[in-house]
Amino acid sequence: MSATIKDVAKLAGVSVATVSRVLNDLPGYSEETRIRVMNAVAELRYQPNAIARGLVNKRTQTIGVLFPSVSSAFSSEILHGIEEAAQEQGYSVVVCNTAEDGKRTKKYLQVLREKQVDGIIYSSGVLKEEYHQTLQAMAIPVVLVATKSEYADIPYVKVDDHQAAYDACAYLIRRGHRRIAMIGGPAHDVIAGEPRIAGFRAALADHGLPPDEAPVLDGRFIFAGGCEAAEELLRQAPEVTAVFAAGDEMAIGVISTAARLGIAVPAQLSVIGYDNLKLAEMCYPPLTTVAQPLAEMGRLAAAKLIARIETGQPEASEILPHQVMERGTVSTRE
Amino acid sequence: MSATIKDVAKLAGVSVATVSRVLNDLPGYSEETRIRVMNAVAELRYQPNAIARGLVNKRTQTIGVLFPSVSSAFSSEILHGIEEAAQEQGYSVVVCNTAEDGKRTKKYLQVLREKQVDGIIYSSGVLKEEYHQTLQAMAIPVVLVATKSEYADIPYVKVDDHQAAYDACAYLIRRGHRRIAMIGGPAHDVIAGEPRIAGFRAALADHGLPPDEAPVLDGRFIFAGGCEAAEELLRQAPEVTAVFAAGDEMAIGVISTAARLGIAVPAQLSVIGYDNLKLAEMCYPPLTTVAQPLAEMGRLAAAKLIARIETGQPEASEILPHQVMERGTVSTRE
DNA sequence: CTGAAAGCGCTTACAG
DNA sequence: CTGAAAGCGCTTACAG
Repeated sequence: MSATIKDVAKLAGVSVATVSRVLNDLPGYSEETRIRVMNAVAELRYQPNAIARGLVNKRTQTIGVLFPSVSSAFSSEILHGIEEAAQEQGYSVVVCNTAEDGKRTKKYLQVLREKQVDGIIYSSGVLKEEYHQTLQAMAIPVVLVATKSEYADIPYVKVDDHQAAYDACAYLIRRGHRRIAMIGGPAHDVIAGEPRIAGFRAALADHGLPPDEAPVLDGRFIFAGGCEAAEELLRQAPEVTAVFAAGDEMAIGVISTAARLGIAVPAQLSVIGYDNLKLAEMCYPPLTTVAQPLAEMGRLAAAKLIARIETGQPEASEILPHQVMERGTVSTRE
Repeated sequence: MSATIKDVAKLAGVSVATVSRVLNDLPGYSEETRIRVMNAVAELRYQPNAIARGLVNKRTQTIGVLFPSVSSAFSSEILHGIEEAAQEQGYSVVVCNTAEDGKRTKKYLQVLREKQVDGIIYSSGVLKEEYHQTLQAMAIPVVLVATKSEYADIPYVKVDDHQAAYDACAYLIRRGHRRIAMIGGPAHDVIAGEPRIAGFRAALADHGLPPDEAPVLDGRFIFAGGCEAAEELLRQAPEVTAVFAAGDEMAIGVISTAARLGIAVPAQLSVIGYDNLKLAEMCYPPLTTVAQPLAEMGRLAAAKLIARIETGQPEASEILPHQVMERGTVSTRE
């Protein structure tokens, strides 16, 4: 078995209290004892037991992160940012894939509670009232990333979806496009669906284009959905010269579909995406898209959570800047 | 504060030992007490404290996973499989991004030890002697995924890299290609570099093609590297009709570069990748590639680790089948 | 069937 | 500057 604090105390000829003090940099021992203790630690290759420590401190130095899907490029970039910030601050992160399933989510929340995590990050998706209640019962800090909620006690970090969609559409208009379509998420999705559609329409209206005539299809935020929607769009509204796809995977779907149908991008059809996944630079032509700083969002969410854990002070929500990344899929029209 | 086992014992009018028994489904109490206890549990919304339990059981029901990069598509698919299997068996997974940095890796190993994880999965990359030693000192089960090692006590689950590369090359030959190049990883990479290059050359040789004349470039397994290598290749060996890129990101780089240079894929240049990331289906034409069952590898690695943890029996290594996925980037030559 | 008690490996008043 | 002791929330022989 591994050495315990008792073993080092015995070897150093001091009490465990003293060992604990030097290990935790607390005051109260002579330089000589410090050295004796450190020698014993080294000799026994002693490593503290974080579980025992956690039991008395009521702190585990670990946070839980809930994703609707861990394998998506979107989630992995956020996770990357979270992991980075957490590790810098000495926290571990346990990943939970809810698969957008209520039962799994509840199950995970329970596990996280039993494991006494110090805080939770909830990513992309609606924080249901039900979850909020159990979170409240757990009485631990929570922060939202790439989503938001009405609950005042839960800060979020995200981009302004309405404005980002507005800017994507305005960009297309500025480049001379007039017949613009959108492929977005489900209209009833209050986080990433509705606001982007509204932003898109607002941009149209502000530029004197009839917002209700523009086709808006649902691509479910996935590649296949983008392909299907593009196919339908191209059939029903061939006059469209540009499409705003509210997710890069869908945008790539549009590009693939156009290529398959012999429609040149951007010469015949312009496409602007949303997210700026690594994917966006890997297609040809490289995808013009409105960037969300995903890793940064993850980092900031983790930083806020940890600050909340350690200071107890409430943290403010934050809207991070988005940015249209001009690449190769939008052409200029006269 | 949350209720503890003492609270429920008091409310149920029994001892904590009895509460513990019913909670853990151990024998030794009447139906009546069981009900009294369960009622108290419900009334107090009692949740056991896994940290306290872990301290006495010496089991935390959590495993650590080390990745060289958490945000890569490759790692996320493996992670997805691991998370799934782990969650089914009641284990949590903490993710560690080593960033291929020795110091971070050592740091993480130490943290995982202090947090008393029950086992560790080490993904893709060489398990250095140094790591092996600290792992040995920790005395906990380890399994390797998408990599392997010489250490008999550490099982691995991966694909046969040599054979997979061989099959990719043989596929190209079968489709009529004779002037074939490879874009692989660093030749000194014993896991994913050298074996694939050797497999590629073996296939050439077995089919009567001079293996040493075929260009083999290093694309560092990344998109940019694939682009650079493709550019150099196309300049230096324009006679090449097909390239085997030993990683999908690199393959996509080849396709992008070809498109940029006006070289038609697959009409003028055929490309076969390696991995079968989700990416592979998202480009146009969709990428022909040799598939590794990444999620399955993750699942199996987790299953082996957990079996090892729970039974104490050693687990065998496993080579999973690969498969060439015929899609749209390889043409047939006469 | 049930409970008192020891113990898991730490931290932290408290007393000196 | 230092140690004895209590306690964190559980589990598990042991005794009855």
